[in-house]
Amino acid sequence: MVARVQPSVAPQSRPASPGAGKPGEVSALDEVGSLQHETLGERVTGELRALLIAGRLAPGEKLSLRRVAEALGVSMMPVREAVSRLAADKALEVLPGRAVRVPVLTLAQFRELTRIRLVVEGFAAEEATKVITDAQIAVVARHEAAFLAAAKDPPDPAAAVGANRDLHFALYEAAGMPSLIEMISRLWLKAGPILNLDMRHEPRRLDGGSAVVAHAQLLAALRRRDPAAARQALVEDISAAAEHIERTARLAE
Amino acid sequence: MVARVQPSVAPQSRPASPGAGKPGEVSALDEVGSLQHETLGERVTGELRALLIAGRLAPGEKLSLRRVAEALGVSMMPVREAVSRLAADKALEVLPGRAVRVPVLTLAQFRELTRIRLVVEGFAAEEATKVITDAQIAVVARHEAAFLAAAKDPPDPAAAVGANRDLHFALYEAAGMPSLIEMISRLWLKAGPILNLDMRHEPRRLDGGSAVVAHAQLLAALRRRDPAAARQALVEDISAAAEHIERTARLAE
DNA sequence: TGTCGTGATCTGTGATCACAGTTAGGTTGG
DNA sequence: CCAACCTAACTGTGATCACAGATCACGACA
Repeated sequence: MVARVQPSVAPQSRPASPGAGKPGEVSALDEVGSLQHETLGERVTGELRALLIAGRLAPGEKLSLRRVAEALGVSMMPVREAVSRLAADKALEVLPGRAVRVPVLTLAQFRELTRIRLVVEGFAAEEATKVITDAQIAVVARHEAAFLAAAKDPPDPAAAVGANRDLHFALYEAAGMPSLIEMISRLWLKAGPILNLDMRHEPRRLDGGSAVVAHAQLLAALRRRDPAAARQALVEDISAAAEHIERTARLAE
Repeated sequence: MVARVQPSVAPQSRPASPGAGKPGEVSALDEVGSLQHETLGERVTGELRALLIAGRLAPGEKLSLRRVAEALGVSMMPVREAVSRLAADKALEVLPGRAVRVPVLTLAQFRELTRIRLVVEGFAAEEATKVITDAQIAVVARHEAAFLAAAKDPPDPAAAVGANRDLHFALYEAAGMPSLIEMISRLWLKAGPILNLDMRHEPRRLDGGSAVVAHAQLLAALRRRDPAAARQALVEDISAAAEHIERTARLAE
């Protein structure tokens, strides 16, 4: 079903009290970023988040706390916490007396989500372009190359989905606004299942599609340090993908 | 400490199936809109959310699961779920081995939050102005009147905070975008403790302050159906409040 | 053959217990 | 009188048990 919970990569080292070394001296203890307390529940949350964004959990798919717990090799408790968090973000929903499942978006909900993404991610792209460094542009370019490679014959949907995500977030992170990243992550969490499930099922869209063009325009705008153009490229990327979804994907109601 | 969890609005037990009506007839059962399952954890979440937005929990204040549970008259379990959700939204934070507390924003974090609010709430105001009805404008006006009344001598900080919140959300809800409301709520959840704790401590800011002017301009723009002006009025409202906070409130680092 | 009732099974929710880690307070030793 | 230690209380986390409600499949009745 799902991958077993791994030790995972350290998401963030706790600043923590640097072991009281003698004043003035730089102890080696200050270097070790005091092992983070990453709780089990957080790890499960991260696991489920990744699966949702990658579109590996289809809309409407039902989850069982006990099944997930067993699949991940943990007790039911951490899974409850993870599902509780994701349900608060409406990335999952718990039916009254039934089970917990991946939400099925209505057309109206999907359109609203897209409009919000245009505003928020457009803003992020604009701000990022103002302050992005050459090194960061290189990272974005690297992800674009990976995306292109994954889109060619033979197409590798999973890799393309990952590269696309990395490309976008590499750009957004350049803006240096953590809360904004967090907000965009939530949007992707909600849109991920449809967007990427589709991309997974129709890898053909990748090659020669609008995404490739939009990404190229985005990179060009970045290199010119043209915020408005970067925003425009991103808007086209999101819009084109959304239009395709509206035509092909099955949306509720 | 906090208000006890009340039975809330009657979750109303099913009105005892009034004998299945004959087929073909429109049964009274079709009328009852399947009663919501409001769980205990959700109620606690709502309680804490209200406390946070109202600024009744100060930044840095520590909470104890057991204490909150006892104060609300429930077991520790629902509180864990509520804290877990709010922590996922970063409306609360759990220190590694210590306790859970209301986050203390740094100046940089507060500024980022404000910038995001300008974008998101500005967008909401603009969209709302395009589709708002006269009745909805009247509701906004009513909340503005309540705000004015609460700001006058003698000032009633708690009422003013509530009226200000109701005014803003009445506007945003007119946009008819549920996910956007949810997003703005999260922003208020994070900014609420500083914003409203301040307003509570300095009620003088209310009277003759910039908020009154901004609200008047907002209402005028709504009546003219002028989206750009509405956005501008809101931007000034948020900016003025933020500037005041930056000058007076104690922010970390 | 179609429909309703019924029991087994599985669901999420809540409570209780156990535990490692930290904090705070009081006491002891200098 | 001050600092360091040490113990007792409290913290969140995780596991396990109990329970009401819903689903589903099978069987009885019309």
